[in-house]
Amino acid sequence: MVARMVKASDVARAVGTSRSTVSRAFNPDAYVKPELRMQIMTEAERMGYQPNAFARALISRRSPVVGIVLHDFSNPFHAELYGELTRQMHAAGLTPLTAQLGHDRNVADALSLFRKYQAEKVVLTSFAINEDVMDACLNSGLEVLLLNRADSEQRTPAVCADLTQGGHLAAERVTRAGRSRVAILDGLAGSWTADTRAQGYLQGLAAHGLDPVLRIAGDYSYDAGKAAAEAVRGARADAVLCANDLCAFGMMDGLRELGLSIPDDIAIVGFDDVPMAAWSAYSLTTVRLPVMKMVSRFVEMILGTDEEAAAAEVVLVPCRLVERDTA
Amino acid sequence: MVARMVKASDVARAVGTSRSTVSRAFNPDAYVKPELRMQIMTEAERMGYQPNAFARALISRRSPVVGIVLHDFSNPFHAELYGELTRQMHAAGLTPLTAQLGHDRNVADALSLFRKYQAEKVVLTSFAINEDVMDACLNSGLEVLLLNRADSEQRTPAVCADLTQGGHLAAERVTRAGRSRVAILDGLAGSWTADTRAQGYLQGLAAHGLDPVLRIAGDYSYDAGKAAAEAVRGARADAVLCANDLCAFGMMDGLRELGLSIPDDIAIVGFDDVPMAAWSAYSLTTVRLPVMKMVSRFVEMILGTDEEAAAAEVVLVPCRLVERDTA
DNA sequence: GACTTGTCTGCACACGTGTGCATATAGCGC
DNA sequence: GCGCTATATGCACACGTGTGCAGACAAGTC
Repeated sequence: MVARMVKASDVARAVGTSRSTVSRAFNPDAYVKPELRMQIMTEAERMGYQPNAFARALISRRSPVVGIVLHDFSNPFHAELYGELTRQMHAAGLTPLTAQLGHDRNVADALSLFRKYQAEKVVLTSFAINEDVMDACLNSGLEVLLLNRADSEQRTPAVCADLTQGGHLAAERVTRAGRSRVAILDGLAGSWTADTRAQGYLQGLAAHGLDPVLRIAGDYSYDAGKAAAEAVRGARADAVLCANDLCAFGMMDGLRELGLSIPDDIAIVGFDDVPMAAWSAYSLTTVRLPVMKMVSRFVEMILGTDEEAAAAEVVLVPCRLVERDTA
Repeated sequence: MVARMVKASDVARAVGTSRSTVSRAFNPDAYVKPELRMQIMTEAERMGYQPNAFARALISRRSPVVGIVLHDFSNPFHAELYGELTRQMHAAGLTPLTAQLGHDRNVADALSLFRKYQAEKVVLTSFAINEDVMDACLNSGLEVLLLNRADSEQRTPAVCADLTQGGHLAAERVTRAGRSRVAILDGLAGSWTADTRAQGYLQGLAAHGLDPVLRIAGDYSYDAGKAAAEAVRGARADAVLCANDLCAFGMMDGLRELGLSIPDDIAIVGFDDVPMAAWSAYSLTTVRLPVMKMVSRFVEMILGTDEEAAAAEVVLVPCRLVERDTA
């Protein structure tokens, strides 16, 4: 702050009014004569004045800062979700403050950061955030909000894609195409996301009288998908429902290395619809999560303007199937 | 802030000292009797006290906030760079405040956000940020710092991978393997990054007495790479040096669809070393940018502790070649 | 006129913290 | 004793803004 910042009193002097009135001009609910407000705003614009967020937060005792706990950006879907989330939060007047958990999952640094900025709410969005992290947040008095995951004990509100319905779509897709030996590549064991999605897969198969011929534990990674290919071939499966696109890519590469042809020998369905799913090397049929819609509902939940969210513990937003060449 | 926050005076009362001393306990340079400071810190820890960042910024007139202008997260390399940048900034006591430019490249919203938080410095890191954005930042009195790009007019300091040297490595790799008909797939026309990298390619080829058989304009995207495949085959090139991994993937998919085999018919080298480059579908030989090193130098530059950076206008950090199966 | 209501503006206090200044003590040299 | 320095602590002011309160003015109702 080497160059002195313009403050409200400067604008007030320039316009010929009091600092209070300038302050009120920036508060939509306050009484200010319309033409005077207009004059203040144009002068503020000209002088490059913006109300000091620090002073504002201090005196009003209300922080615009919302904490976001993240694990990493390596999953393109997480990156997309994060980008849309921060974009819409800014548009709503909130200030996202992101804390990345290192490999050690040390959440203490994140919590003290949030406390410094007087954040009341914290967003957890990665599946990699485990129960311990959530407990730590709850214990420290923060209100926890979940995006794209939910709490099995329903302790906190959440907005989530309807993974069961999405799983249903994926299962429908392969069964309708006549596949009967369906394998499931699961997500991280014990995570709500993985369990809920798998439930959709099972229901979708059961609707056609099928059981999976194989279920493989995974962790949403490319490597997990690739490692599972051998077992899938061993089970003579003719379709694989994958927990996300990333492990679907691994599965495809693994199967192709084993000499199988997709989708002739075996069909693959992913989950998320990351940009790479559209690449011709994969051209993956996958379940698209409604990122924009999820985030807009979520921001309403943060602001407390979504009465449906206040009633329901978990808001579900439907998915849709994107049909490409692998199933 | 529904639950009242603990403040310094609460800690002071609990310990039996003055609020000033508590404040000084949190300032490493101030005189506080060691045992008393210890006592204060443990009590603060117990009560969950953290100094209010807003009050601190207000009174000290120094904002820890540094603006970051971003375009999007769709490029995995940008996501990685951003993740490392924010991690290290937090560790250095800075608070990154990210503003995403929308499709319209409207920078006014970002600037007013930065002003609200009294940011003095702003980081530009995406090649998608054009000259207009930089001019707007400079005109608004912000100090601009560039990461992984530089200003051709050297108006602002920058930390950048040594793209010329990296390009040199890539060119060396294919020429030493006996390739003589080398094509270049460029990055976004006119961007410093693209020009500098291309210079390395050309120098590396010239060192072996070669000129490129073809240069194709690109924009760092998968689609651009794929679209360029036909022209590459038409030129009967036996190697392609690509501006980044993303367009290298597109190039590979395009060439394979045309029936060419990699690397038997044609060698491919990428740039960035994103995680997908290691996937077996691509197994891309590429130039690895030293993300951690770049960021640590960059954070030193922000803090003003890197005297070499103060001297040199542009800090270059060397790249290295990651040898896989495509070249 | 008297009273109410709505609109508009200024004064003055408060938010939680950093820090200059004054003061106190201890140690050391003379 | 005095003087100097280093260490340690408290007092009190200041940062820029939101907002309660009081007051002013206009318009309307009785």
